[in-house]
Amino acid sequence: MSRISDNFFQQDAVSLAKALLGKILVRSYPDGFVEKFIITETEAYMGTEDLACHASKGRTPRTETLYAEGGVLYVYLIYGMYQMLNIVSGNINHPEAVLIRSLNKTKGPGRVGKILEIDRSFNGEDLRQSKRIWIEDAPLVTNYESSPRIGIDYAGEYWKNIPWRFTISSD
DNA sequence: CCAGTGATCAGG
DNA sequence: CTGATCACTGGA
Repeated sequence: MSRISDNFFQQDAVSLAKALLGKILVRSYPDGFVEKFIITETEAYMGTEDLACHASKGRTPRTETLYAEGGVLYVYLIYGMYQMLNIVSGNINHPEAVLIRSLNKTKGPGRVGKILEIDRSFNGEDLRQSKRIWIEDAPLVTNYESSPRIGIDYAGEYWKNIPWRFTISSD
């Protein structure tokens, strides 16, 4: 399978969050070591109206990358320890992204950032060009489950309950 | 259950 | 400058 470098990432965050399930996340290191993972859990964060999306609190230096064209990474530190790995989706000036919550070898967004050795320098990294991280194609996964997103109690009942978390079904 | 740990942002 | 907040995790 080969790197995805077309307009795959320009679809909206909810569609992309589903489409990324089962895709291969590749991490390549300077010493030549290459490791591949299967994306197993994602969440969509969709624009300024979505009270769970960082862009709902305004366009700031931190959220600037959310406004980029789909295909670049949005990386930020949370709770002083964990690097969250997101893939920006949609068109330019439309702030939306997909959070990578779990891989086949690791579960939880904080651990994903750790196992991939993600740091702030990955913010804005282009998955279609990068030599250190990219996505490879794989067959579309159709057996997935939807559920509410995690850790967003502040977002209000509507946005808290909307089922924008997607996980590959175990069967 | 809850502490850890530090960037970020609004407010003074 | 200060203080609150936070898309989490690991260990009682």
